[in-house]
Amino acid sequence: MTYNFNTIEKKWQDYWAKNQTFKAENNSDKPKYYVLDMFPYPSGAGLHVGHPLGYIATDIYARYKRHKGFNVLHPQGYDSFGLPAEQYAIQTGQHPAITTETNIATYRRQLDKIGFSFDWSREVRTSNPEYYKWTQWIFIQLFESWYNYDNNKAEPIETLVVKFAAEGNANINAACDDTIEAFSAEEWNQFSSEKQQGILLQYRLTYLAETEVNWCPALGTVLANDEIVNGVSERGGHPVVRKKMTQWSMRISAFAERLLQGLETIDWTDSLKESQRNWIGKSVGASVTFNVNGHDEVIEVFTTRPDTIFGVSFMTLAPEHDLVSKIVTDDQKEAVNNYIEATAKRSERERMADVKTISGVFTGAYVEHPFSKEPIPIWIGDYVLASYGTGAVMAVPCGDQRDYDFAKHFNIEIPNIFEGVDISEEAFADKEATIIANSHFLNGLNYKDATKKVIEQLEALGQGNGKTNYRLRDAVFSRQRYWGEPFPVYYVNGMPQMIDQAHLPITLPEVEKYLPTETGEPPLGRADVWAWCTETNTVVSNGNINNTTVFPLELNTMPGWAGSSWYFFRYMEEAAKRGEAFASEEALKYWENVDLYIGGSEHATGHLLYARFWTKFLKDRGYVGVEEPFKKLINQGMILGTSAFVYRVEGENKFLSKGLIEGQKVQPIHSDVSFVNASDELDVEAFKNWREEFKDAEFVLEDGVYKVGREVEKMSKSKYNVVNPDNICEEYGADSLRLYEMFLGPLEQAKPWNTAGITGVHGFLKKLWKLFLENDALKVTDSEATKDNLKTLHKTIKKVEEDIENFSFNTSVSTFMIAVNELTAQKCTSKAVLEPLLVLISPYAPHIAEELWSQLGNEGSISTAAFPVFDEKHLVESSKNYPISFNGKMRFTLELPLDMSKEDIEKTVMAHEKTQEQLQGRTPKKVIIVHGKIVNIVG
RNA sequence: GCUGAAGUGGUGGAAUUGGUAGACACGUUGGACUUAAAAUCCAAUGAACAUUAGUUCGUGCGGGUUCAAGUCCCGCCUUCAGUACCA
Repeated sequence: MTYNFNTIEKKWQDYWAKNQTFKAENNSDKPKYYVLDMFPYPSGAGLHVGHPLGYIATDIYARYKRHKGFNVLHPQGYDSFGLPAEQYAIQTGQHPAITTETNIATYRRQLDKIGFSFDWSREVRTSNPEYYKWTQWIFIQLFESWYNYDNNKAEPIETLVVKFAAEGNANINAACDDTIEAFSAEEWNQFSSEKQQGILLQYRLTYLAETEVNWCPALGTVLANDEIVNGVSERGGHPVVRKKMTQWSMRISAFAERLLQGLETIDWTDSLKESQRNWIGKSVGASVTFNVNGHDEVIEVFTTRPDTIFGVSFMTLAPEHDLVSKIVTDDQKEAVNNYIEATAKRSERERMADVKTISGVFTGAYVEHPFSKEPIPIWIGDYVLASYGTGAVMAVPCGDQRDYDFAKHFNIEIPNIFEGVDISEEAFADKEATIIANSHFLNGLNYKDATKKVIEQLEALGQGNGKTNYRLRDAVFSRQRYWGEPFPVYYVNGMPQMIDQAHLPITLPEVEKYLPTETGEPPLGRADVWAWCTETNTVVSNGNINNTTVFPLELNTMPGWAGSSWYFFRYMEEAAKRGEAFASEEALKYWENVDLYIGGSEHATGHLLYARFWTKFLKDRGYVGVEEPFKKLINQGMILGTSAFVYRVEGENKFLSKGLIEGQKVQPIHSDVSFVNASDELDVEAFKNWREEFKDAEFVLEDGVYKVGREVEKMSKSKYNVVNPDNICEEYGADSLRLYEMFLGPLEQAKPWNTAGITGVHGFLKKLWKLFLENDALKVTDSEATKDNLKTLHKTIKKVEEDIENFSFNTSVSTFMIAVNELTAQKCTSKAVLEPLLVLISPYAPHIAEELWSQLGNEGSISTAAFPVFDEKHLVESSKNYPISFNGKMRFTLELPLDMSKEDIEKTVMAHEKTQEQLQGRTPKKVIIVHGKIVNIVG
């Protein structure tokens, strides 16, 4: 029997499925290990060879951990709500649930072919009502919570109500909206229930707020910042405008400091932690209020340099700032309005693109400097962003380059408050080298002391205090879409009410069309049965709405990140026990969190931040036991496509082979990569038959063949460089695919796919097979292993184990090749060597390993066989082939015993004829001998 | 601009603590087997020079440290990814 991979792979995939080989146990004496892939969205296009890269890596690790005696949880499921299925529904009218089902079936079929050791019994789908019941449940918990900064914890809203009733809100240290009115306990107790609810909504961890959002008219939806690329929607490329809307928001900003600090405790790459740090954007400084002259208004600013307060020579407000219209003088009104109008017209993109153009207008109004009491002019300028800080800046041109440029441009005074610094050319922003001057009580102080002192003085005046600001904004949680989780919310007099958790899930209603309504309401506005009856606690027809017992339901749905922010906890529970809770306490306690998480870096500031946020929240409320969801995280690099090009002579239907194009006017055209062989030769007939326009084309060959050009690009349909894993499995087998994906290069690095190279790993598997079987006969015997056999085996064990622990899977594939090459050369037939070798290989190439394992007479699966133990004694050498270098250049090698002393090595080397030949009579200045490593002769 | 990652043969890449640069593969060339092809096996393969022995150069560029640098230090260049006027 030859290596018939198709038969073998099918056989073992069926065996694993039938025997539930990879089912994880929730009760086990073994230590637990939880390996997770980032949640896939089942797209209609199916998998290409880039997708399984991370899955293969986690699968190898999961299988390795099983060999090492761990109880491994390695689940898979689908993030199955999402826009593509909805877009397809809009176009075709097909219900997104059906599209999703079909796509999942395709995904599953493709995944199964690759031989993953997933525990499919724990599969989850975010669009399944049994799953989103608990997404809705978590939403309710967020609504019923507030964030207490005194103990840095999310607490039940009842504890806040108790505080309000007892002491009002003056001393409450909570995460809340900026526009909170102060009230006493007496006032609170006299407020109407509606007013109380309105106030509480300003404190809840999920709340309704009027927010300026990115509205996409074409999609009829709001997009998050990370869903917009270059000012247009990421999916579809439609234009996006700013608009105010009432939206559900998540108070993630309350957790900013913990999200930042938590990074210190987890094993993620520095680049990933850095991007989360930047995203959170902590800056420490002070809040300062300036009184507006002749008005009862104040301008609050945030500054990281309160020490430079005497350098303020103007204020800048964002054009959108609320105060602008109130304070502008009659003289300046026209200019200001014109400017505001002009900036509003410019898209965000334009504003971003031209950073260099300085623009702004004087409002005519002044503030009073808190210390000098001098008047300071108030300007507006679009370099100040309404969405950061307070939307206002105290401009210190001598210490900030943007303020400096603005001042220069408008001829505003630039007072110098730094000792011994020249600011005639540019601003001076170096905190460390700062000594303050011309600043009254701050003179002579450094940055640190001046900052401390000025904050004291500001506090004494009641015009400021030390403050920490975060860039992290609260996250908008409403989507104007159909294919997402419905909110468990109905409205009484415009106030949102939670549906009791006993009545969950609230399932998606049917609609006849998946578009927004004609009046601009979300698609759920088209549902006829979408009202909540508080008597029967059911969803009823809209006709019954009377606003006394039957109320309208929320029309928005939740965003994609809702379901993916907690799915890793759902996998911990066995499918049969998922009815009672999102996961049982025992299951959560046993599995704790994800030990290894692998996925793409595109989730750095979206999913990975939200999932950490929800985990912290659930921990505070006592629902889970861990502060962080993912202990170790690795980003896999993208697999790129190797596109093929043919060259058409301009204006003719004639194609020149790659070597003939120099000096010719040719147009490169993508050819489908399947028409090209490993030697870059085009199958001209296949290409001609590809499209009508090429049918009669003329091909100019070189050396009898047509050579294509190659270029590395992103793998995509439009570039005709997509390679489908199904075809690879057909032709070479899943084991070859798995090995080759790993062999391509380091996991975290981007690398091009080139199918031609797969013959290398495929040939390796054939050689491995031949080591065990020849002409159907088992070659393996009980013969004693030779010293060389054992040496090969043990150096392989050592290297492979180190490689897996370091996620260096590419180098272990080479190690296997070397081992098999050596054992073949040694004509090894010893079971004592070949059987452990199979266990080493089985995480990488599980099908062939299972087959040979059973051919050796073993019962059951190889997957839980113990990992071979490395024994140093087989690698002990008695001699070393020393490289002998002269002035650092290796000239020859010399085999010497390892126990030879340095003196004897020197003597032997010096006496050697080749040494004398190299020295040509010179006497070396120095001879360096590093024992067991190298000899270097200097001179 | 900032942050992060990376630059090594024709190609993917290896070199784990500074110690024989190019492991392992692909491709290419030559050979064996075959009517032929495929498959398989053997040999060569960084560049230049040299009949051979061998010599010189060589890890993006320029310096430096060291007996010894792909690896460490300083200064640049290029590519990729993320982010974007953050006060």
